[in-house]
Amino acid sequence: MQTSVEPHPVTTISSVGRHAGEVVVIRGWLYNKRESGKLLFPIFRDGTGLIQGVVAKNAVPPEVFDAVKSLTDESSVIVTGKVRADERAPGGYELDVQRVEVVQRVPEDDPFPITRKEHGVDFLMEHRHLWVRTPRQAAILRVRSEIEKAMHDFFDDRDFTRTDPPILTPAACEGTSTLFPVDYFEEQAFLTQSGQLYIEATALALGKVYSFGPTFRAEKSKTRRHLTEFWMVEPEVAYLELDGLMALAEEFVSHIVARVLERRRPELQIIGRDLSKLASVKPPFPRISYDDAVQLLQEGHAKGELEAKFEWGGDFGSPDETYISAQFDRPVIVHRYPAQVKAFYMEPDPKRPELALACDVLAPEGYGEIIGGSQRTASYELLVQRIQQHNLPIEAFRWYLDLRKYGSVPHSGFGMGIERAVAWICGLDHVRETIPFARMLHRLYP
RNA sequence: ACCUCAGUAGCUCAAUGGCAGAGCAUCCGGCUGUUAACCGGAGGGUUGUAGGUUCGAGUCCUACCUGAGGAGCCA
Repeated sequence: MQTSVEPHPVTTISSVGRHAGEVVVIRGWLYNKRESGKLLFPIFRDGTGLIQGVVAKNAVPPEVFDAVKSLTDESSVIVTGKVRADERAPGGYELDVQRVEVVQRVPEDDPFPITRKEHGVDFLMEHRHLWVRTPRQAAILRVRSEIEKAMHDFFDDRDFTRTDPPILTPAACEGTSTLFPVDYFEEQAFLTQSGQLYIEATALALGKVYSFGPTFRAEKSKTRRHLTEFWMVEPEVAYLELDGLMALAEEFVSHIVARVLERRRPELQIIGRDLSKLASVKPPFPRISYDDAVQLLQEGHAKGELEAKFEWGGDFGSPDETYISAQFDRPVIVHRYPAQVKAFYMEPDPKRPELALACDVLAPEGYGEIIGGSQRTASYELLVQRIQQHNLPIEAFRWYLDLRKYGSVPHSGFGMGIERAVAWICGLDHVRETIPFARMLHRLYP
């Protein structure tokens, strides 16, 4: 918004340190206020941080004192004041307020609903559009943004091309998850649950590609790890085999964690993250086969640390993943799963055809699977056979089969749900705080 | 669909089957260094809904509604 010409420089709270001793203008909101007789302590926020203002009754005109005294929380204000270094201030600086222009005043009979006291989850989610203004939520969203930037830089530095797959799709990609149906000009369409099949096509065109976009799962999951709409980053690389894929995943995760530690330490501190847990996230990650993992789980059961006895052949449940990851101080890669529990497009292990060349990355501290990937079936005949075994409509996969007919090569890729990565890196107990507006089984508003 | 838990003031919660309460928030008053400030006062209630038991139900019983956590599925 363009306002009247200001005689003093407009700055942000995060950079007031460069203006110590100067009079500056800050455009923001009243975060909170304390008062002690003829002294007022308004705390302002502007999206970059918080700063406490000081207003002494005998130091300013009465209308300025009265304006601040009657200011309501979250009213928008343009504040003019002198920056003063002060050891008592959490940020190191205070603002001696000289002038306040109220842009919009929050009515006192309908105050800002979110206070500095505790609130319940449902209330906060119902007011998510206002909750994002609080320091902790803002810090989480900055970490998310940094993670997204780090991941784009990672792929860009390695000559990947970002190719965006469609969100509206004609049929199930894997035929397992429940999809959201959409009416597409009187034809049945679905919201994508993965861009993988499409980026296999662009990988065979461009060599190294990745996609980043929203994906949708209509499963009625009710856990701290699930959203119905979430964002997934998926690399796909021609001529890459399983070992190379695991190395890529390990470098990728390490790069992201290192970047957040390098650039978003203040945010992690606001969130209260234990940084020592992130410092150990460096290559190499332990790699264990599915067989080894099963043995670990059976030992865990024998020691009484796991309730159910795990039998070879099944997929890991949530308690199993937690137990496996708890054995290590960094993410662990589990590879070569039984083909029967994995998707139809995964390449069989040539040494043991009952296994799929798949790998999952399990995050530490019980955050579970953050990455799932595999080498893809390169053979036309085998892929046809697998599609039939899974009772999928072969006609819908005609274009996908073409990729095996015209210059098929070994290729691999993985997908990482970024909300789970953000939850892990920030140490949150639920993915709903990692995205501005979470979509869940019982949450479509706001 | 399954298991567990919850629903009382704007918010967070208390109340042995016997007068509906506190803290915070809001408003009024006090305090010249407050850090989720403090002190005094005021307003604020269809106890999720519908039945039932009882002299009497926020409390006990039944059904339903809404939400949370888990399991399953997955990223």
